[in-house]
Amino acid sequence: MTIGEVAAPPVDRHKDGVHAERLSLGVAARLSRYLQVLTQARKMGRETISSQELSDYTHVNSTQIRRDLSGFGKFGKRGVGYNVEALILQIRRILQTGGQHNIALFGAGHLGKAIASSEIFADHGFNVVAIFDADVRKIGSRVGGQRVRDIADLGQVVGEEGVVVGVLAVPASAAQELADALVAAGVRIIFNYSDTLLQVPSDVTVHTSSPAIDLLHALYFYLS
Amino acid sequence: MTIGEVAAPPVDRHKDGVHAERLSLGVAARLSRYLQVLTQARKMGRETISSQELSDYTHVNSTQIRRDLSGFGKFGKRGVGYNVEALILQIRRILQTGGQHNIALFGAGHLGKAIASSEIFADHGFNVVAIFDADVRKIGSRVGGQRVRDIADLGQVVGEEGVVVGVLAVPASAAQELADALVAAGVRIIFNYSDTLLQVPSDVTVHTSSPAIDLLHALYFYLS
DNA sequence: TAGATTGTTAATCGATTAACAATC
DNA sequence: TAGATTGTTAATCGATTAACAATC
Repeated sequence: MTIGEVAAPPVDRHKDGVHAERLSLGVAARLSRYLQVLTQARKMGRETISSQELSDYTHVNSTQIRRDLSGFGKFGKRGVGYNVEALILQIRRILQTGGQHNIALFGAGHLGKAIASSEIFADHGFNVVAIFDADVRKIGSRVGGQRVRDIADLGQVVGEEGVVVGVLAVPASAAQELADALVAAGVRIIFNYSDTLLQVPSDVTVHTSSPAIDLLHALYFYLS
Repeated sequence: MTIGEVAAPPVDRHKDGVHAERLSLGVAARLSRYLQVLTQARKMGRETISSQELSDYTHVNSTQIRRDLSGFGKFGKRGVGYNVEALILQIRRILQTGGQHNIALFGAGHLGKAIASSEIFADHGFNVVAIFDADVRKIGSRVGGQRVRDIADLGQVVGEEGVVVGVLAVPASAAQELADALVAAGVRIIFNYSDTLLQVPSDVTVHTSSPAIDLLHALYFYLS
């Protein structure tokens, strides 16, 4: 879905590495989507991929894909397609998210353990550098290579580790309090797995995960 | 992100309950999004909500929200806002997803347990009616009120329980095989938590969850 | 009444798409 | 060469938004 925002004027392609214009929300969302498929394709050993194949997996029109990419350079080879590895690097460069980013995880329950032990974040340059839990019995135990810490250490950890994202895998009742603590510690991106409406200042981005809503959406198109 | 599709012609508002036209992808996605916030607001005891508040939480322009809703009826009250409970029912009616839907869960690991024991699906009318795992040691154990079953029973369970959605919370190596089995059993919607590109017939919808990609997207707007 | 918020219009802007020349 | 696929144009269509009368 496009959520109304600033347009993307023609990008100056030869501005010695300086990012000239902010991408529109739509373009950034689609590029992220291509990145998802490309990362999976690379894992499966694919070397090239065509705009049509990307279209099959993302449901974005293939012309739109070629258009999005050609705005930043000529990355493809006619008759062949796009080099998977090279395109991943290009999109990461365009999104300026090529580096490593540190995240703090809250909640060492089933979901927290699932996140800590999976590669879903690591594959995209996100490192879980700290895991917190409110349950004193869990503090000190190990989850996915990390020692579970006391939430009282939050401010210190955020500063020392350079945490830019907080992931909330906690019950709804604990989410707002943690969000407040994260904001106070200077974190500006919160990924919320709990079923709560979080109140945060306007310069903080909250992304609330809603698999059930995604499912409802898919179901609508199935039923009609 | 809008992913190119059929448009939504003007809706005939007074066609005795019969759904006249299919919604556009954009409208359906936004309505699902409103539903997410409304469901959370209801949990928090809210009785009414304004289009501006919905806008704050969804980042959809408030005029767009009023426009989306007014296409189906006059649900709001000027000077007051929308009744939360009533609007949930209306959107569910519009999306034709007001009933209960049965889903089968694959994988009784951390993620599977997290899903089975949470209310994220139940809150939106999705019931986990079966949990499967390939590990024979887990079969027969109880997870979230369900007995873990053998994957060999898949076909039978889908038929008997009327499963319409399969949720894959399994390692990437097992995902494609299970997707094939689900398709063979007649399931047409697959929710994929694994990091795999699933090959399915064109009439099957696959939704692949990618929190890391969502995070990259959020990060882009934070960094620029 | 006064303030707030909806429902709706009209104008603009971006997304989408078909089509095709270029070229690998 | 023949087939495939990119890069790009031009036209259309839908999404977005400001503005404001209606009305609770």
